[in-house]
Amino acid sequence: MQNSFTEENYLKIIHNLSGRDDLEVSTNALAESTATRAASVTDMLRKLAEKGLIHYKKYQGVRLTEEGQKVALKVIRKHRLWEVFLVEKLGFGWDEVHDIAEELEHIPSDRLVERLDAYLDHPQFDPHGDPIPDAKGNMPAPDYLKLSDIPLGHRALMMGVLEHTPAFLQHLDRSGLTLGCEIEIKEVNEFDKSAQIQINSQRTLFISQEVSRNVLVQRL
Amino acid sequence: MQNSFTEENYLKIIHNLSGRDDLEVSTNALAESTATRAASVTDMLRKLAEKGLIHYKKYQGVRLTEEGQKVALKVIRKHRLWEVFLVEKLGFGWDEVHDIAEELEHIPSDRLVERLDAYLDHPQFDPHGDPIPDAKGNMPAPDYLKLSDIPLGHRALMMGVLEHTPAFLQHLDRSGLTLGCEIEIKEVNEFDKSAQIQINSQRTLFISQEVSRNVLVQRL
DNA sequence: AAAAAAATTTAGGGCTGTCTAAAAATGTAT
DNA sequence: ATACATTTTTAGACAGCCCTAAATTTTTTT
Repeated sequence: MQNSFTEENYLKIIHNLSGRDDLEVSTNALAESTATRAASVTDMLRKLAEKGLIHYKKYQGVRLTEEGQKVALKVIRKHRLWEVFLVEKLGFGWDEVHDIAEELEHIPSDRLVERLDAYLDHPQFDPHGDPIPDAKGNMPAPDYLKLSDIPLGHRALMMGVLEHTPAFLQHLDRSGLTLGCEIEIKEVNEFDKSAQIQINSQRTLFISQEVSRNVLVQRL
Repeated sequence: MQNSFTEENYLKIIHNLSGRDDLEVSTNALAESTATRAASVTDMLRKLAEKGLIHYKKYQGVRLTEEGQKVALKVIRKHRLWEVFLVEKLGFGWDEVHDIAEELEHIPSDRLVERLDAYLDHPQFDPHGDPIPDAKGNMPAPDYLKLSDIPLGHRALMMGVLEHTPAFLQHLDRSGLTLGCEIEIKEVNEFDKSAQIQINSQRTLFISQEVSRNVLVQRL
């Protein structure tokens, strides 16, 4: 039996919300992420449980089964590959691709995904730095730090973002913060944790804590 | 108001069935093409008529309105552009792309379509030789002939196909009949209209009338 | 530990797009 | 022109996915 567009979305969102530690996901969290009401979520959870895609006991939150995990990772793989395509081949900005990939991720053909992957040269990361699961569902879990955790005076490479909204990504663009850039922490203001940083040993920039908590880096 | 996946399919199919002369399309023909029952078609027709996308009077068949035509051509444009992408960029065979394009054609973003079109260098024809409508909905109506209408001894260029089934396209592949090849009619058998033809002034080939009636050519 | 608050589920319903069975309209043939 | 056949529409129903309102369970507070 095929999973519907909607079912795939639930599985993907459950995966994203349960994080690396496979935490239980609450009905309300799902209602928020799916932009539906809690009652609707309950209906869907019953259905996904019947299909063996999630572990679900009433009032107790959900976790993906192995099978559900597989489906979720496949959807995430497709989403991220399409994002690479949109940015690398069609020239979209990283702030423009999420909604389109949200549609493309549900196109079913396995052969399509594998050919797209090959066409893109088997990318490991999407345009936001998120890792792309391979065809077997293995996804590396990079141990990046938040920029806000880098101590004063130290340097780091920008590897990803936690926040994916167009507004945030556009703000990074305007600030010159792009994946791969080198960042040195020049100064941190105690009262609001805003910081002065230097990018690629060139221009310096003030950023709020809100920004530095949503930028992922690797220490140098 | 957005048109659903299903509505778009009906409009596309009505367009294809009504042909260049804008003939009326019957409920039964639609039921066959959509693989649903006539009763379901009637429901949908009422809905499309209410939206102003088709002209519909009970028991009288349907035609697209100008608005419906626009929507249909947009879907056809997307379908054919995606087919070009799948063949030219991802290396699919022309016999493999129909079903995948059937899904991709409903991805909504206008910007996506226009960027895809540019990325593919504004192709005029899809991998089966069908013309691709431009962004404004203009579609050239090439006046190709059927190969079966080319007289004995004359030559023609293969420009398209009428039949799009994988089986037929694979048969053409095995026969060496590809778009752009030059065909000369060497012999026609009266009793079954099968023919002997020569391809690119090289090898000769026997083809049935079934084949020659489904191959589109331009006389030389 | 009882009361209040929050989270979750159930009950009942709507909309879309499908179905079957039956009725109505149209077309065809004698 | 009447009877038969075909096409199309109506009536009534159902599954998927969503909703609101009310009931229930769990969690938090006092």
